Amino acid sequence: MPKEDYLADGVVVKVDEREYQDILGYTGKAPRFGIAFKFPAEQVTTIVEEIVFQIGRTGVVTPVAHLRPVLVAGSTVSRATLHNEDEIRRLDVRIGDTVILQKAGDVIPDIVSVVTELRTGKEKVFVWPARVPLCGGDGRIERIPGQVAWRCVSQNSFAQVKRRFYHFVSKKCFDMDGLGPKIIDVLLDKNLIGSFDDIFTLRREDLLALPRFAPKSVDNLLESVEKARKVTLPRFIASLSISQVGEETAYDLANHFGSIKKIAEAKFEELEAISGVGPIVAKSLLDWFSDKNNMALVNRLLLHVRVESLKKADISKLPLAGKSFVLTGTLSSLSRDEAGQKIRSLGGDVSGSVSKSTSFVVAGENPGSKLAAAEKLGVSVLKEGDFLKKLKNHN
DNA sequence: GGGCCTCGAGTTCC
DNA sequence: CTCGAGGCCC
Repeated sequence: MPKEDYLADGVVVKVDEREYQDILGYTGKAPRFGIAFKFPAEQVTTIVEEIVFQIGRTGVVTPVAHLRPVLVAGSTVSRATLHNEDEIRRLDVRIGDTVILQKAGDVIPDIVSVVTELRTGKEKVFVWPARVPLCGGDGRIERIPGQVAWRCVSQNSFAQVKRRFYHFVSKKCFDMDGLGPKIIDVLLDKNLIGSFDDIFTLRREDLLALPRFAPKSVDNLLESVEKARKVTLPRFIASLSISQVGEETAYDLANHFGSIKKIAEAKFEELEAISGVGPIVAKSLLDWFSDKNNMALVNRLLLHVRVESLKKADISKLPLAGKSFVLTGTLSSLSRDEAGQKIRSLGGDVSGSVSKSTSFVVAGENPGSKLAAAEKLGVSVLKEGDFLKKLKNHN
């Protein structure tokens, strides 16, 4: 057995002969000629030293456990998300507790349970706070109606503005190379940016005055900004951090309306009629565009960028129209992003999680729990080969 | 040549 | 979430 097989997270047993494989064929979900045995994820114990909060660009606060660093599945882990209030209660995790830790899908740290036998009595019960200072203002937080998540009452705290800037320049939005979180922090701190459009009027001499900004760094940054002046409509929409509107919805809106102006003028009924947009997303859009400050921002941005007009494709005529795909595991011939783009270019949708409305789950090597979810819900599973064939058939 | 930063790789959970 | 690679500053 080659070495890699010992290091893998499981063993696949297969019927070797193609001929027999063809005879055995496939069930609706999986091949009949092979079966995968997964090694259980490696588990270790460590200690919860602190529980802190992170704040996202929409103002949602997420508790994160700071752990005594521990080696698990090939890397040292010192933080793990606790997701939300319910999860903390379910685990009954306290500061000082010893916990069992694993990496979900061998990547994401996941606290499985608390080893209550090891409690000394000195552990501190974690009380869900009424205020999170990070949120700015008075720091009050509130539960989002109908969800487990909490968010800042104030929707414009510094922490959120920061996160929205990170998002604005990120790969899936304006894609400004070399402009990461640390530099955004500095630019905000020095008041060189306060609103998204300020990025497009940054001046060479101001940048040169910043610490660790020599001419080369300044040129690189300004060049990234120049390149970003040309942007596609879906990216432009996604960059605005409108609640409920991410990459996928931005794409649907762009396709349907063709311009930012039309989206801004759309009525509730028109928005809601779009597949993928329901009453909650429609309301979120209306709220956002009816805010004068937001419209002013859009107009200022339009002075600096050219939004590439999108050819309005009639999605309903494309071969994968109405089909939704979920990717799991590693594909050998293309990355997840590439796979997603291909699916979209044929009119399909890509989603992150499996539901009964999912048409296909594409399973690469080492698929995760999404494969199990697919089997449970009776969703068709495509192996990489089947998936590629499907794409090819429609090209 | 050390140190800081970004990026890209892998991908799940809620 | 962490890692390693690579660019740049000092």
